[in-house]
Amino acid sequence: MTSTKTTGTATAKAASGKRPKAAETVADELRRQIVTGRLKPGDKLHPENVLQAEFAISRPTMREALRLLESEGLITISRGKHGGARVSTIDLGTASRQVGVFLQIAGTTLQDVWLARTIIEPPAAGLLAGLRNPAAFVDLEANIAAAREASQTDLIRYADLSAEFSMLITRHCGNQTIHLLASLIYDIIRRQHEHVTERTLANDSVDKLRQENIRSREMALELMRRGSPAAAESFWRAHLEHMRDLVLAAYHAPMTIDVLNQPSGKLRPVGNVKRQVRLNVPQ
Amino acid sequence: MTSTKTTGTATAKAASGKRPKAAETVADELRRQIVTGRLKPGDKLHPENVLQAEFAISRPTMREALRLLESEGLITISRGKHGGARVSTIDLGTASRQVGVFLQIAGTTLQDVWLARTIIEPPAAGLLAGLRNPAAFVDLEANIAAAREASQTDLIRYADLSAEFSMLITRHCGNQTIHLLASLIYDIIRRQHEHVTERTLANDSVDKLRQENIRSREMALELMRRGSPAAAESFWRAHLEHMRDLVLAAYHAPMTIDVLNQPSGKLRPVGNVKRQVRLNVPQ
DNA sequence: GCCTTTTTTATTGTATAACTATATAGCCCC
DNA sequence: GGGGCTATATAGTTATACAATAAAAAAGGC
Repeated sequence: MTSTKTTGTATAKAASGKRPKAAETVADELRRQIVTGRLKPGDKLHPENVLQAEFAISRPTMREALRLLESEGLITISRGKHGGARVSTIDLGTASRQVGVFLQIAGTTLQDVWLARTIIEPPAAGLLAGLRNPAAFVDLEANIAAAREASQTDLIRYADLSAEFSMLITRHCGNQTIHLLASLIYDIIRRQHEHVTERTLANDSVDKLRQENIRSREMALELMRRGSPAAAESFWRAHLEHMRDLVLAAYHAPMTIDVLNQPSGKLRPVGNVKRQVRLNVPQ
Repeated sequence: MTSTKTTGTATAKAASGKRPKAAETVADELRRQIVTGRLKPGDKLHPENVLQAEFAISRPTMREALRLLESEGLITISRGKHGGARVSTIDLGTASRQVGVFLQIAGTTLQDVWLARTIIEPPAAGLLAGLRNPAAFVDLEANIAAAREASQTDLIRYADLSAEFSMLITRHCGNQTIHLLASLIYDIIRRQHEHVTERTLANDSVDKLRQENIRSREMALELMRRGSPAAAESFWRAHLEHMRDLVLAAYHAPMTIDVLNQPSGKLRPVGNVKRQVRLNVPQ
């Protein structure tokens, strides 16, 4: 591909006086091609040796560049005969981890993050109510139905659906930025609550709470259907604040978030994480 | 479907069945030490050759790990006799760039980002009004005074101060998460407007607008001082929406953001960027 | 002929060793 | 004591070799 070494798109650090490193320059160029759509998800990049030649750099340096893009979630690399680097579909896992790292360094508490959630999500419900988008209401209704079903049969699935409801709201609210920010926050909260929800899942006394939650979602949906932004927003805010207080009551002291040292085992994904960000790629 | 996310301290990819790569494993370990405070900002890491030996890996692999941490903004590397890797002070430039990349891939428009800003920032003003934090009011007042001064002498500085006012609000609102999200958004907006503001700066007809803006900030500060969260919030929302409409009027068609192809030269920082995130590092 | 196993092969992962560039420190000369 | 040279520690880059992996292709057994 283009071996044009545009230094103009250099990284922040590179721009601020430092001599840009070869690996970063190359990563910048490839990133530009991905972001501008010149390389699309699924596209296979050339093998390392070809890329080396195109950019006229050595293999270790080329590999540093690829590792950077891989860590940003822009490409995935696999070994074997038909392996290599492919442009991956969008997934904000890496972005949320990065934001989480910042919050953790700043000593942010779980309370803090939850408060942010109760600030961001309700306006999204209001926006959605103003849109009157039938497709969104269908999705939300289906989610509620599935959640009611799962609340009696599969509590893990119920928890997933419960989480998905919020993401559906922000996803359909018509504002991608809000959706992304809400997803970042929710991702962090989810990682903290993982073990807690696992415990409370078995507790029968919370069944009443589940039914109450389902009713709240129905009510929220009803308000949005009716096209009452203000009502939908304030109702959803009240609901989230209620939930927040219940959840946070489990912790005696302020709990600083920890995005790295997670409970052993793999993290159960919430719904289809990749669908959390709607792609409006303008090609 | 299930894009299994981070497990333990391993990176996303490493967790999802793939064999973790040595460089990522090492980067994870160092990242953990930084995030948990075992390594503090300013601390010097061992030279590459020592780190190699400690982690028992080869130099190219060690360098991949360091490059990852460098790209995340966690360390800075310098050459020369007393060079090496140092833990850098917190700076969300890299996080905001990463988020920007996602938004750009999703084809997000500048309008979209501005709408998000008008949703997030006003509640912060409301929170601040409820806090009655004298120190915050002092900062805000000083900012307004400086801005009034600069509006007659140094328009570049005026623009910086104007931006800083918003960041001061979110920074003092008592919620670090909101502050971080607002900073991310503002960073993206700033990069888009860079050239536009440069143009309009010279235009004398906008001087009236500047004075009007200063009065709005005074009014907002007054409402916050008075301890009227609702009034402060709605006033600041109205102000931001007004600003947004004025700014967006400059573009005829929806403008998709572009975080990579920046106008040539270095990006002028807004205020002291590093101070945008208040550090409450425990201990 | 079809299924299983082995071999081949393209590709990434890691290691070793050398050489280059750069910034600091210290010395020397004046 | 100050300015310039040199030494040195450090990262930046290259070249090359070999190991690990996964898929395809070939071989073998029934």
